Amino acid sequence: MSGTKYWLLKTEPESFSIDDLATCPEQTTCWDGVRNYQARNFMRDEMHVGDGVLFYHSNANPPAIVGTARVVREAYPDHTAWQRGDPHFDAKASPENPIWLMVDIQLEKVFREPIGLDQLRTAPALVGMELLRRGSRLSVQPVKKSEYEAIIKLARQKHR
DNA sequence: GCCAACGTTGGC
DNA sequence: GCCAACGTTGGC
Repeated sequence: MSGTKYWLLKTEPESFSIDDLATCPEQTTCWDGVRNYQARNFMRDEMHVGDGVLFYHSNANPPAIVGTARVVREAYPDHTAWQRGDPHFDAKASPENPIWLMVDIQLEKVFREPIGLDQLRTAPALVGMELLRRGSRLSVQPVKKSEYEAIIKLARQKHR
């Protein structure tokens, strides 16, 4: 599909891993808890059903891309923002003024072997990738089609 | 646990 | 609107 965009979503596997996603009903989950405006705006303005998602484990050993998913629902209010006691509670958010949004994603593929950060750094096709930029912290970041395809290719090679 | 990089907050 | 202080992220 032309117009398909590609994204990388970060998660700490201790809080939500790709294996957790695999056990969700329909292998689908809402991507709640994003509390960064730039990340939110990507979801709100540019993410569409069918977009490709690289699933990244941060604060992991090793940090790695561990699989792929698809966007199956476009941005809608993140209700956890006004749930008192939720780790991502935001007193300024409410059903009338949600502030924060989320999308739904569905698992596509769990890589048999994760592609670690160090391997990503050595791939010529990935030079300049946002994830590899020093100090990159965005939890929702755009990925070039060429980068996405290069990573799929790396995952396939690992299988041989 | 350290710390660099980055975002947010709030005084002025 | 500046910017210092503070909190968070995330690799190591």
